[in-house]
Amino acid sequence: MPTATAAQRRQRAREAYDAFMAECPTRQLLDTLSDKWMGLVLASLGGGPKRHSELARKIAGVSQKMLTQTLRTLERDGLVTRTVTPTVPVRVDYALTPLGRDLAPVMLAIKAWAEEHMDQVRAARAAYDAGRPEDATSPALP
Amino acid sequence: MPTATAAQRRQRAREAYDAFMAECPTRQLLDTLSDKWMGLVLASLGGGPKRHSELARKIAGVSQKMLTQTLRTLERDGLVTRTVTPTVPVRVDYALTPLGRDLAPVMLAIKAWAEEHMDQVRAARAAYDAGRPEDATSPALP
DNA sequence: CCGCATCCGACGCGATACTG
DNA sequence: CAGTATCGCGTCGGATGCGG
Repeated sequence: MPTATAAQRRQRAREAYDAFMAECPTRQLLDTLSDKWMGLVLASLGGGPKRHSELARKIAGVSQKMLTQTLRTLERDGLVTRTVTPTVPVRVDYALTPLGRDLAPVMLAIKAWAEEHMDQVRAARAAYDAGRPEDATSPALP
Repeated sequence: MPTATAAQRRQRAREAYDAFMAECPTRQLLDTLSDKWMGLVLASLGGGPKRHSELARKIAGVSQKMLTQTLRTLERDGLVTRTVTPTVPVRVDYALTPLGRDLAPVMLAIKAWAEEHMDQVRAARAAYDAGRPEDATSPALP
């Protein structure tokens, strides 16, 4: 396969799928990627392979169920590998596949953007809320 | 403001906030950005200002309620502007703010990634599902 | 130590109808 | 055309207990 094909494949792929269409498989994939923990898990694994418990510790607030669920989805989609080492207490490692390593930077970009622009967003929110204090919180106090 | 400040500000921001912490405001922002329709709305508005109905038409499958909700959140966070033209049938236009224009490419990158790698993901899913056909269909037992 | 299955409460979300 | 309000269902997501 000559190198010229790379650009062509990109082009073909972008034409074949359009996430704006409701039934397009891409929409489903996009939804999956947009899941609450996907970004953090991928960002975390971007720093190297991790064990289940390591991830749970690093990503504060995630329940064991959600973490497993997220990891299984990622595994199914070919973004991470799940390696079980049958020692006495079982050891399970998760690592990014090449596909996952390709995606991780993009997810990291969002995380980075959020961290960098948090101040501006908070300012915008404050301004917005100040403009309409009526419709915010009001009803039924204890 | 000298150029040296830009990099410093980035650095400071990334140190001040860490989305891995549960209570960090960044986590909340990240969740918001990961919402089902955020990416598509931002991607759509990246192509220029749009009316409410235009967005609804372009983004197949979104309900009017969700679209409004998403747009209001984006407005509150300072990512889009909402312009009301009080003609007889009211006209409302949405456009990206500078902040939104900064974020849009990142969201587009995810959408593009999904569209470009859909084939590989589908292949991975097929392979995964083929490996464990047992745990798929099972119930229907006495 | 890992993670799967179950139960169950809480919203998220869509459909509908009404105001400006 | 844009947006709000209400209702009902479906799903998500947390807690617990067991199996490997």
